[in-house]
Amino acid sequence: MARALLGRLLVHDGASGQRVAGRIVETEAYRGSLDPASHAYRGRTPRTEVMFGPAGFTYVYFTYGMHHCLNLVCERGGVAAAVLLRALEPVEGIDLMRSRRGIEHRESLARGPGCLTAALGLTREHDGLDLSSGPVAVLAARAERGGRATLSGPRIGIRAGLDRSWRFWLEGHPSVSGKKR
DNA sequence: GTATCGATTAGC
DNA sequence: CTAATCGATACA
Repeated sequence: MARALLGRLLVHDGASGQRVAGRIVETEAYRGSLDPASHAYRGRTPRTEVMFGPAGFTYVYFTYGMHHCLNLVCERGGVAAAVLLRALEPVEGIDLMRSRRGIEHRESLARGPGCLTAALGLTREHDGLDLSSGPVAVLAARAERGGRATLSGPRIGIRAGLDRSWRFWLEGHPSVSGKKR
C-alpha cells in the first residue's frame, strides 16, 4: 500500500483559497497490532482512534513538542494501518510553501515528515479528515513516478521494527529525506 | 498524579 | 552529537 500510494497529494487552504500540491516521493507503512513501531501497536487510544476506522482518512499527530506528521489511514475498519507521508516534491503553491517554511530551495520545502506538514500548513486540526470530501486529497498517478524506480529499506527514526523494509522512496529523487535516496 | 519518551529538525 | 519543547501514554 505504501508503495502503491506514490502519487500526488493536494491540500486546499480554506483561509487563503490557495491550493498546494506535491508529488509523493517517500512513504512509510505502519501496521498496528503487527508492528511494534506503530502508535496503534498497544491498542486503541484517543489519539490513534482514527487508525482503527476505515481507509481514506487522515491521521495527523504532534510529536517532539513541535512537529506534526501526516498519515493516510489504510485497510478496513478494525485494522489499524496507515501510511506516513515523509516527503513531497512541491508542484503547486510553491511560493506559499516558501513563506511557511522560511526557505527558498524548492526540493527541501517538504523534505521530511515535519517539513512536509509545515509546508502544507497541516496541524492536529487536520486529523480525522475524509480524503474524499475534505481539504486534503490524493491522486494516485503512475505518471508521478517519472520513470524512477521505487526502492525500499528500513524506516527512519524508530527503535522497534527495524527488521522490516517498510520505507519506500523514488530512486535518487532530490526531495527524499534521510541518508539513503 | 508523575515520569518518560518520542514515526523530528536545525544547528554546531 | 545535542537542544528544543510538550502531548500522549504508562504506571503508581
